[in-house]
Amino acid sequence: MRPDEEPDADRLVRLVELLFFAYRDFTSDPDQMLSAIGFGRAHHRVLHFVARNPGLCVADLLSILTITKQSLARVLKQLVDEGYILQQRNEQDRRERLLFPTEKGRSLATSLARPQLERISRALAAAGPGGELHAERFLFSMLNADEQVQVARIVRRQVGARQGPEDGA
Amino acid sequence: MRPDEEPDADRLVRLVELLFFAYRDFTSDPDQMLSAIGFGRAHHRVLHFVARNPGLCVADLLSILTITKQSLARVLKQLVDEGYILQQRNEQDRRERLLFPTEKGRSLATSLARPQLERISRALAAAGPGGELHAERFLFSMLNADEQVQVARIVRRQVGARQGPEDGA
DNA sequence: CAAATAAGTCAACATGACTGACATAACTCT
DNA sequence: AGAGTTATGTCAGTCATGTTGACTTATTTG
Repeated sequence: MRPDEEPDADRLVRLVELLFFAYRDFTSDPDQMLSAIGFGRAHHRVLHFVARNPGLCVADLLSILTITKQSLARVLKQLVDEGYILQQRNEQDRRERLLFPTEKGRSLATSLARPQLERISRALAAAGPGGELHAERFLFSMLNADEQVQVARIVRRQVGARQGPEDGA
Repeated sequence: MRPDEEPDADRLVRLVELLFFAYRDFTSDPDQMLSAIGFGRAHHRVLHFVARNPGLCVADLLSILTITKQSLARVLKQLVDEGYILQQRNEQDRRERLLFPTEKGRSLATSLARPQLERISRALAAAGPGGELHAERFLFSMLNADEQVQVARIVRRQVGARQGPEDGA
């Protein structure tokens, strides 16, 4: 009975530590690729969410990342200047600048994602059958309760994705 | 058959994003407490591993955290100066300085850990029966293969814990 | 037209990582 | 005993990424 069931204190501490080490390794591959092109982890985050949600506006991005306008501006400007992201006025509300990945941006986003997806795929396989659901529910339930609804929206059907230029449009 | 079994691309991307949001929230409670006393996340890490492994030496700590001596020195000095950590020469090898948490240090470590342990405990409960093992294996398998052995050692029976002063000793 | 909103900008600052060089003490080996 | 290695600490400088608060401009909305 109950071979390893109840989450004792030891297990919880172990999970705290594993989460630290796991997250560190999880970010290590893209970090290396990024530094080779003079970017950092912040660029990755911005590019990822723009690639996942083509046509979101700056305010949406700020609310996803929960960083300040200034922090975003620094990296966003570089991504735009170097041709990874395209800004386009929203004609319905010309105050908004909608963000789209260029082909170059999509390609970088894909490259950065690959090792992370592979790592997670490996980890799920190692977790064993049924691990996918447990891992997903575990991570989701780690969120602050008052953020779960918003994150659920972001994570499944991506935020207010509008129509936009298919690059050269 | 196979209701949600195979890790499709969507699920993997979802897990990438969940890991980002989960880790951010996971660190948010201690971060807040720390900033109230003028410390940062780096202090937390050092204090945590010292409290978990009383009597480890600086080199051990560096290899656990994989940061540079300089980065460690900065926060370690503060933790020592403010009475959270005690340094004690190893009499078997007087080059080494063994690190011990003081009562004050243990107390802070406990306070910082509480919200994280609670969060993980909640998340395990939400993951459902059997989730503990899956979560643990999932996180462990996220590690770089060549680090798994070392981390396993760190996470279960804590590194070379030597005998040491029980505070005022 | 006034007020609110979206975005961008400036200046200044804090944290925590990095590098490379160097000093000191203590241990180890021949 | 002396040479080389190891453990620690320190100096000086850099970088990435976060913060604050104030302000401008363009645009939409009431």
